[in-house]
Amino acid sequence: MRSDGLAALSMRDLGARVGMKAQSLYSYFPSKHAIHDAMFRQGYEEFLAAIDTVDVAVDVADARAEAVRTAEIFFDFCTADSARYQLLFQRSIPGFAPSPEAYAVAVAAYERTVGRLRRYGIERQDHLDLWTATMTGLVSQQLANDPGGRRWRDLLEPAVVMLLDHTRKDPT
Amino acid sequence: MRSDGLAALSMRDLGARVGMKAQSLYSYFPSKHAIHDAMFRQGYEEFLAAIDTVDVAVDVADARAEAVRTAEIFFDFCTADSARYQLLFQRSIPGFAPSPEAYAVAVAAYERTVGRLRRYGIERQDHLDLWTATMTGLVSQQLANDPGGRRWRDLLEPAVVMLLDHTRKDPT
DNA sequence: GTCTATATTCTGATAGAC
DNA sequence: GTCTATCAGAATATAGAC
Repeated sequence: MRSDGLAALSMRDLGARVGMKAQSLYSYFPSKHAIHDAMFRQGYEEFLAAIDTVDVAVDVADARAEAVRTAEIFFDFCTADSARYQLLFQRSIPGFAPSPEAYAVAVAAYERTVGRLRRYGIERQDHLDLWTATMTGLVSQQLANDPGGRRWRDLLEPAVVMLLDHTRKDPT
Repeated sequence: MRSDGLAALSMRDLGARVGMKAQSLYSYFPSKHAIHDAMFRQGYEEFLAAIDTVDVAVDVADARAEAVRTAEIFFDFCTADSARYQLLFQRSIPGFAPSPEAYAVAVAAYERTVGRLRRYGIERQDHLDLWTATMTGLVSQQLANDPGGRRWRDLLEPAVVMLLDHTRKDPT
């Protein structure tokens, strides 16, 4: 999927990759949808693990540096695997809807992110929405126009500073 | 395509929509790829037309209001047709590459956009990149999480103000 | 210019032998 | 748990009648 996109992988291709016939995969998953669902869940579990690698700064004055680090973790997580990014954040498999089980992991990941942004003073819904829009925008521009490069990745720090300035300037 | 996504439309479906058998379409286009290419080109022509609906403010002091209007035009153009948005700005048809002819229209559209942003003081490449990333981020969040709604659309004005502030504060 | 008929290849999925 | 054999239907595309 990483090379050819989300929808490009057939059961036959997948079977060949893991050294099996396609039919044998049905001993592990009842349908292709179930495989997508497992990938969705696993992706969000990986996301939770990635978020937790941010060293939490004890000093509040370091909030800005920590915010940049949080943004970098998110950006690198997304650009490291564009198929995973599409699956988790762009809902781009036609007809795919995660199971309640898998969706619960996604909700947990969102709440973990919100909790982290709150530490940087980003609490209001509109500020959260502007943060996520900016971050996903940087990621998708990077993936679409400079895959493997750093053109938008280098804009992360100015973007975070800009967002924090905006949040501070625009209180409740 | 608007209802089911870019990759979902087959030649059979398309033929049925226009009251033909799929095979008859080959009298008009030599392949499905050629149809995608025509749509790509037409989409960028529509984009050029949309950009030109922005009333150009004579007074430079109105740059901010005009910038907001430019952003709104872009946002509304994208969210009005998510399939077109994917085709033009997310290159999401696997294996599709526009012909040189169609690509030239896309380049013209990009240059028109850059020319407009220059009027608002956005000239440096990094400032342009941050603008486009923020705008496409707002659009894709709107499409993915609140289709048909206004949750991210209402963030356009604060986002433009934030971007212009950042640009002014960060000169060459 | 549109049709029928068809070629070819691919898809997800099932049945049943071993 | 993996295989062969197979199904039923989808896909893009071509040939040729009218």
